[in-house]
Amino acid sequence: MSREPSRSLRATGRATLADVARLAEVSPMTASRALRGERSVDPALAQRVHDAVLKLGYQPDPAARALASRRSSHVVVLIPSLTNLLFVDLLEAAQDSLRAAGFQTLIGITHYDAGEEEQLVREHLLHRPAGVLLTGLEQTRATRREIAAQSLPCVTMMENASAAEDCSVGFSQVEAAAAMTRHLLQRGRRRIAFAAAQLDARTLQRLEGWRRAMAAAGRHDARLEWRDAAASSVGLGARMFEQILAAKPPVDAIFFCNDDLAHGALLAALRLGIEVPQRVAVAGFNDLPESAYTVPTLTTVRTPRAEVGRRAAEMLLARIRGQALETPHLDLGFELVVRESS
Amino acid sequence: MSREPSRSLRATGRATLADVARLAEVSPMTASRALRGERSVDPALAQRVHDAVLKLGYQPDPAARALASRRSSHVVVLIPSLTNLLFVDLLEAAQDSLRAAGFQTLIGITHYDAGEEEQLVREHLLHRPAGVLLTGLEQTRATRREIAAQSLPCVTMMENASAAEDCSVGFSQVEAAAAMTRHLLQRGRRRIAFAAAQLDARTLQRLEGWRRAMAAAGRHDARLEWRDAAASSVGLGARMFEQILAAKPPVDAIFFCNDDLAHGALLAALRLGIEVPQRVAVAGFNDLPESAYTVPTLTTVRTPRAEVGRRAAEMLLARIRGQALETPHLDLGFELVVRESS
DNA sequence: CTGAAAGCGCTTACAG
DNA sequence: CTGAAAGCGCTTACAG
Repeated sequence: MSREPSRSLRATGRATLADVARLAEVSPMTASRALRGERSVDPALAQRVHDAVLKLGYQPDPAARALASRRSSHVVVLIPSLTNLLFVDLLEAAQDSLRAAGFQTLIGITHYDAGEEEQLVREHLLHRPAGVLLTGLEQTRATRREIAAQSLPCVTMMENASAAEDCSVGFSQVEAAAAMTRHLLQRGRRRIAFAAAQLDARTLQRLEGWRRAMAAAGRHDARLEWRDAAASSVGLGARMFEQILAAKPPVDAIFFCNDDLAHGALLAALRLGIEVPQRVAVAGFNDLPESAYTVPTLTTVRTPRAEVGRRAAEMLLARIRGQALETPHLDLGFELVVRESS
Repeated sequence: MSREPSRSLRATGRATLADVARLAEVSPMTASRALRGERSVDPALAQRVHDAVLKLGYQPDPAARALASRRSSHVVVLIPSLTNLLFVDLLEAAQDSLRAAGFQTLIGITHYDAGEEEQLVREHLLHRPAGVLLTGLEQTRATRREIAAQSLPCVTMMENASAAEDCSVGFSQVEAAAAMTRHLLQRGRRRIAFAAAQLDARTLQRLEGWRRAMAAAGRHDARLEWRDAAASSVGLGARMFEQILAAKPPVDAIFFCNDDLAHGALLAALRLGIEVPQRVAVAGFNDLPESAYTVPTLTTVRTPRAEVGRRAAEMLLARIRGQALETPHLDLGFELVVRESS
């Protein structure tokens, strides 16, 4: 005398597509089509399906969908680190857009390592994601091959890819660094050091931008290049500042490859009693919130990372839906933020 | 003349359990059991299955598994924010442990809002996760009900739950704040303000710890309590510092509910020319990396957030495997870090 | 300890 | 525009 004799013993208690179809008096296939918004469904039937969905509180089962269609509702997002606020902003913006479109984000941290990135892609592709968002353009060939083998939509973030590449949203790291260097030159600085840590691709592009601007002004000197492969941190910035100021040809400005290092430098300057910007100007990159409050406040480059995340997600969603992209490579620009330190 | 006539047209090219079973000359069921390490399989057969797995490079399909077993290999991890490094450390440690055990993390940001948390739980439970990791103990009744309805293993992080609760890994926020307050009292400070932002549950527990220690010393004064519901930031810390120093009964110490606020306070002190700790001591909470480099370096409480994330993940994994927990409530303690600012 | 049968809840691929 | 059939790749629930 059960009310639903057709339910199996393993039933989960949730309404299924079959329940919806029964209530709407259509076949499961028509219900399935109406649900996914396929155009080829009679409006009257589609309405009955939607009424039934509401009445039953029906929610499609993602696992069943994934198994039948061989595509899950996941999107893989790979970033180098969560310790750098830059990537947190990027990730949150991307995830917000993806979530609003009904996709779940599978987040992976690569630790700036193309090998780890490859491993993460391999692991995550087992879940047959609908798309992939990657940071930068330094993927291994195996990474690209695996993504291509599944014909997976993929968008890269943070850099401007050449037209040959797939899709990208970013800005010119080279140009941004060159612009900051020109600003320092215009302020009368002549011996401008460039201090780089981590030495990932984007950092090296900033180094290149500094080089070009210095060379164009006839001021390039290899002794002004400071590189440290260690991860960026306030502590490292402090150490690099001391090191650079203690070194031979004196500098009148230091352009750090990111704000974290610059914060450490400003703190070291305070401890050492070295006046910024009088004796040495300091500049950073990214414009973290704290940079408006340091002593002195920090001159830096404002990068559109949240916008990059949002636009990259939107571009990926368009590609997942099979829409044509009018602009597969988006340059979102940057902005110089001149404050007290320069 | 196809080499694999049994393959359907929709085949994905990946080896399936059926392929493994065929090669190992066992039934798919035995292959399935061997794969999951069930004990009830003849060792010789299990060996043949594992050989076949290696030979075919077989990887189980997570969607098929989830559909058949009604449990996915996802674990939901909900944290209030990624902007606070505290939660980044927590998340990364948890995710590392979960990933090593073969689980994928589904991350949700609650923005310190129990309603958003409820919505995230609801969304994520559609994926039938294997377990849930939550921050704090302030879940709505609906959140708890939904988790209980699926009999989902769940571990809460960062606070010590009462024995009545499910499972928890954390430390006493009250005791940690009281310990810091006692330290300041021992250093001879008498009018110790407490400055709180965000006003989430853990912040209020720290406020309570400060209250108890002040009351125990006969020094409690409600005018020393400063609360601002805005999100913590360096800028807010700077503003609160100025506000507190400009207010009526002068203070000789300020205990900020976290390091971010304290960093802002130290920067404001530098700008205003107020000597720390001579005129006013400053303390924070969490011990962010930067706190060892501020001017002056910051006295703070070191919290074991990475350890909390790791142990919470391990506890959850044990519960997912149905193992009994010897200690369902883990207190990981804290550590006072006394530096120049106090 | 092992396996044949049935089913998880959808969508693909056809046919009409 | 609609639907019956088959199947996605596993595991549950039985039976032996």
